[in-house]
Amino acid sequence: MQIRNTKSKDEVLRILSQSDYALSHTEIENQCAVAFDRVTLYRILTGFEQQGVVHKIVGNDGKARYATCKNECTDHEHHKDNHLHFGCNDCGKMYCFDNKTIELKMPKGFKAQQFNYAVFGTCPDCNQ
Amino acid sequence: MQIRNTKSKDEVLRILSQSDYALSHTEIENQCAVAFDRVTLYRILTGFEQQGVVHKIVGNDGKARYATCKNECTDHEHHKDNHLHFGCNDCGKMYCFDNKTIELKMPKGFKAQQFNYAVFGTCPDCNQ
DNA sequence: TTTATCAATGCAACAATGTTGCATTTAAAT
DNA sequence: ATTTAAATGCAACATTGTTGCATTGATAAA
Repeated sequence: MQIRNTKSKDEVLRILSQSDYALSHTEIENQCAVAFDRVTLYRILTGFEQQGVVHKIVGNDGKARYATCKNECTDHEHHKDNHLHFGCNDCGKMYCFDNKTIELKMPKGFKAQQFNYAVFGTCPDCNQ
Repeated sequence: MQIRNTKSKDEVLRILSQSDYALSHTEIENQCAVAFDRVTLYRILTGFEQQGVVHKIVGNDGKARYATCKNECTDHEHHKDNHLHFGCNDCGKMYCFDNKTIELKMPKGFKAQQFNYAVFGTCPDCNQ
């Protein structure tokens, strides 16, 4: 399967790479200069995730958020996004702590493929 | 607000405490001997979570799962469920690794309240 | 035991999130 | 310019979770 460049994808990537925190579908839609279908965004993000361009983090609210991968992926090891995230219960922002990686040995027989490390609470902006 | 004992709650607690992994709403409903409304289950689980009886863990699929709290909560510190979870991408089971707790200092200004630590991959049963 | 209180439940209606199928458009190779 | 199939738009749907309100029922008090 080949990959083609489109305006939609460029726009989504621009928004994600310019953001300093992970964005939900809705947040991305609201920032889009170009208009395109909701389903398209789902497919673009799923594609980016599989290519290792972005990583997904799911919050306590069950909603997915996406951020560009700072730790670049190799061809053999994709989506290894094992750093900590922080979701603010007040403003809803999801922060990436790229330098706080979590390395854990899985118990015998468990093979790790994706990581979803998140802590929730209040962020500095919302602590008064 | 006082808390009353009901058949529904007894049943949910029985199912959760007899399970060796975290259960989704649907999984709980399917195991229920007593029938009750879907909304009631949501309210029961939310209540249990606030009381520190169960903890919630959200997977990559955005769906909530619940398990009884092994590490008992104090009156002052509830819901401190900072252990690792493992979700199997094949069978969908969400395991609690109660002994694998993750202790991390939050960056200055961030106040942690809830934890959602999960790794996804394949479990021993599904590795052939 | 009877009565009063309000937590718990049932039901209807709704919102948000995410998915699938299929026809059409369009990027990019030939 | 032509061809191919990736990407998109649209409709329809499934699932998950929430809210309001009337009713039921657990528990304390009379």
